[in-house]
Amino acid sequence: MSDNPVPERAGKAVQTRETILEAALELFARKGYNQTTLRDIAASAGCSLGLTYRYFARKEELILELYRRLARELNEEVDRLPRAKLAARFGRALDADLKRLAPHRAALGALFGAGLSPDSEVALLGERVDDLRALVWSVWLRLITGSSDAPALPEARNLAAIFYAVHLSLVLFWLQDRSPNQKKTRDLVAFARDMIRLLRPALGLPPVSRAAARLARIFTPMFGPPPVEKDEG
Amino acid sequence: MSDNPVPERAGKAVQTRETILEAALELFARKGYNQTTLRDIAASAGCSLGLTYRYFARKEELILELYRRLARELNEEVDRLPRAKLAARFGRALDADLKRLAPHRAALGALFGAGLSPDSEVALLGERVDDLRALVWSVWLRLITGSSDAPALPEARNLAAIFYAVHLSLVLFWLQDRSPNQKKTRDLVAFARDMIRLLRPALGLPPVSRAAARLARIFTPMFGPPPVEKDEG
DNA sequence: TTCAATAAATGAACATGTTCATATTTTCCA
DNA sequence: TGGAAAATATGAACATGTTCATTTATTGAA
Repeated sequence: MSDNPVPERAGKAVQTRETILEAALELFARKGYNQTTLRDIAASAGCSLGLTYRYFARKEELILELYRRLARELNEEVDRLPRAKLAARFGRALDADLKRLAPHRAALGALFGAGLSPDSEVALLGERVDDLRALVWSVWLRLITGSSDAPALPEARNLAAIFYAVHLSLVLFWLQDRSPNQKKTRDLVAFARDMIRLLRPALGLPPVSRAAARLARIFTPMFGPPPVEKDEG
Repeated sequence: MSDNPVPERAGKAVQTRETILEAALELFARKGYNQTTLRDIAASAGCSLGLTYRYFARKEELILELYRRLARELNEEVDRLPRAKLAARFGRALDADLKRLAPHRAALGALFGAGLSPDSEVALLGERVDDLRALVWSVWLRLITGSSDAPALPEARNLAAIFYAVHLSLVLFWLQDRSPNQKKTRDLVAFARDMIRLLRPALGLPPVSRAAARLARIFTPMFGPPPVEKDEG
């Protein structure tokens, strides 16, 4: 997904890259994102300043990698979620996700911030991160289809796009939430969970289902499914 | 709202400040935010680099001022909105707002980006901009109360906080929207408008009204009404 | 083994946001 | 009017993200 040299099998490069990334993420967590300079990172990784740019075209790419990891963790966690009602699974997934995100608030703020500009190279919804978007979408789809009251697949796919958007909104809210212990965000998650519980039966009604489809169509491909493969390789 | 010297009545300072701001906004609009350096601004304003920092503590404060202006324009526009159904007024206001924002996408992206970090000095939802938040909230309140099918005041106040959040969400979506002519965003506005139309009657039902109140409580003070005055000065 | 091509790594130089010590101008009181 | 205090203004210096010409290490073929 990047034009940086991420060689398939070379040993040296991939290891250096890893070293730099580890150093960066450790420093971000310990000193904060803005307080960590690239010179710090290079020093901590035991390499030169210039080398970091061989592997990460910009500072934000380092947090993009953090986001990748967090997304993968969410992915695994959703798979571990017990079979239960949709609303319960949603609430559980989000509570756990926010807990995991907590130490990285500043870093994620920087990432989301950088990604907000439409032309950003690290836009979380841009083409650059197609793979990531596909992963996250599939997470929400599995959260839905794995629930005991899962709707039929077409509706589930629509819901997945909507959940994706809701999740992102909640994270944005969380980033701004200055209430003690981020209680507001937890309240908001509970609210969303309760709304899902309340509205789940209504998904059977054509008007509701149609509204969901309309919304999902708007959200695609932004929060949509992975693009269809052109070739089978 | 700022500790910058913005003297009440001095002539020189306020005029210099204005000159710098005008130069900056003109350059932002013409060359883009990131392409405009503070040295450009100083040169265009005919002053020294250092002086810009006397009036604007950081580059983002210049766009914060742009945001202020846009908010005031939205404010005036809502007052000009013909009396009509709530949903129609909402759709009109947002269409117009997005049209006005269009030339400033990059600048607003930078502002929202910078404002995303929880500890940012220009957080759009932070204490720094209490006045602005109060203004925006009152805009949505008046949009609601001025409609031909306005709900009662308590419900209207709750709705105002929700509209505030919806508006911000739409702007964030718009910032990311890469569809031609930002059609997706316009579709989303239409969707929101239709949902308001559909749900307006349901606001009378206690469960719906209660859900709105619960949501508004979570959103306050983030998207809430102006803080109550302690003293009458 | 040798050597040329490629990969990996370096650090100086640069661009730009930001700070700061200093200078200039204005104000206003004795 | 003189002059000190405050307001306004300056530009050099700094911090840090980023680029780039150059150097060093590795690889692979002759």
